[in-house]
Amino acid sequence: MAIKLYNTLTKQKENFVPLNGNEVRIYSCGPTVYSFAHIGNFRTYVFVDNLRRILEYNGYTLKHVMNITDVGHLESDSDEGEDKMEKAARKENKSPYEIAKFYTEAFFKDMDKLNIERPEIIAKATEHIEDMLEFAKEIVKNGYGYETSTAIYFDVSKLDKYPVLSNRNIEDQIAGARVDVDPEKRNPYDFAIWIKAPENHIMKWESPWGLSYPGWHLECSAMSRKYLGEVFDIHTGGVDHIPTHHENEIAQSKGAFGKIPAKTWMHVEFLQVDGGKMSKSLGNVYTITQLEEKGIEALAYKLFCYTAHYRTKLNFTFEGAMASQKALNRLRESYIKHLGGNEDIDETIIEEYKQKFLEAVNDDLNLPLAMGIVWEIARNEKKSKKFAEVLLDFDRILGLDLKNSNKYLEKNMQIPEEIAELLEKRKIAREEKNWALSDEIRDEIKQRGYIVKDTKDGVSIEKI
RNA sequence: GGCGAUAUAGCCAAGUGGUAAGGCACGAGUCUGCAAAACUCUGAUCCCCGGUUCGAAUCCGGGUGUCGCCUCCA
Repeated sequence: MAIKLYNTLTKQKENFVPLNGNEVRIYSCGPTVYSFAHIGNFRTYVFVDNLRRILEYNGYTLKHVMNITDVGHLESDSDEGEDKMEKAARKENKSPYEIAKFYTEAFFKDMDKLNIERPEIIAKATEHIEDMLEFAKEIVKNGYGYETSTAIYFDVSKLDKYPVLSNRNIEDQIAGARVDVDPEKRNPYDFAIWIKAPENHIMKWESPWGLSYPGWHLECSAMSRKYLGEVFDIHTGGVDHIPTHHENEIAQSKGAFGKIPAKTWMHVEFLQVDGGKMSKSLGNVYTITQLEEKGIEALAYKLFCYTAHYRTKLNFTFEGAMASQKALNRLRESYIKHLGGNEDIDETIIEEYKQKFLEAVNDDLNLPLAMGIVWEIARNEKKSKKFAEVLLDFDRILGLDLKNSNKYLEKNMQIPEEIAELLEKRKIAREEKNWALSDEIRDEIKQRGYIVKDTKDGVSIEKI
């Protein structure tokens, strides 16, 4: 079945065909590791995970690169302000490298909690300085770069077309622009490919232009070419990358070797919070850890992402996240029930579900629609191992770790001895129909952190 | 000022021409000594006005609202 993907470059859904046989080459813009990644960042990585898994499900092999930005990302995309890494280092009184190490580890901890597959190649900017320098030299050699007192700039007026991803009209934009234009720039939209390091800058390297460091956009251009070749299949990122970062990446590749580096460009819409943007000033920038503190698992957040299509804004609220946590537990319970079921299900019904599911995910990752099918199966009144198998099969794409449902539901947890004794006492009280004592013990157990439920199959207990 | 999205039940949202998926919440019920859980059932004609069509949430025009980008940010 054909996979259809929306391409920002052509503004339409296209049938996906790899450029090179069965292998799909993907480049994903990764985190700038100057701080903890937030749930908005992770919406994008959940999307990338879905994309990976869908391609794999369809039988493709992957060569997927994600970068770790640990140098060169300035506070402003218009080449102003400090390097984010240096700023964070100063603030925390550590070296930029220590900062990078710490937040990179934190990032992958969260990625693991979200059960997100690792890209085949993870590339750090600081380990590719030579590749970037080479790339910058090519751009300059081809006549697309020029030197000012502070940096080497890319001359966008030399391009056949700029921009190509967005519809900005440059002249109109300038009128309303809120930043002062560097008088040394030839064109307002020229951007720095290499930056001369100020005296106190820690991260700097030798170059034809003295001690200096790379501009932010250069790492993606250089590292994608190094690992994936000049032109690869898919480039991913957030919608905010469209007007500047990806536009400039394309400019750089055109400057170095005359081609747009990726065939398909995919962008994830923003996660909003309480109907508006997420911003530090509003205090609504949440991390996975903060969600966990409120009783929302990382995987529940992942499921939450599946309520909306990746190209629409998704409104995050704690109410909504709690709803997904509840739904996730029900999905796990449904899976376990099916696992213990013995109904026989006609093979054609199974195939029909699989077909519908695949159609949904292959249609530009329509996860919300796909989830409708998942629930139809999960809630099916007939309990069957076959349905459990189908759910597990779908989980190859959903990545919710359904296989370990039992573990998450703590069905096999160890109960402390004192609690076990209380349960025994309560059992006797119930047999004697001493309801007052029974309820008293239930309260007692609750005070010690456990909830007692009398189900049809006996007493169940779970941690608060 | 420029560019671009979007408007579907209480909330999160699928659906792009043929009489509205799904999740959560609410309500009702089954079960239970009670509670909880679980399970079942129940709800919208799709922002407003006009047009095209046999037929529109879905296309076109005009409003109104909201949001985003052009600073930082996935």
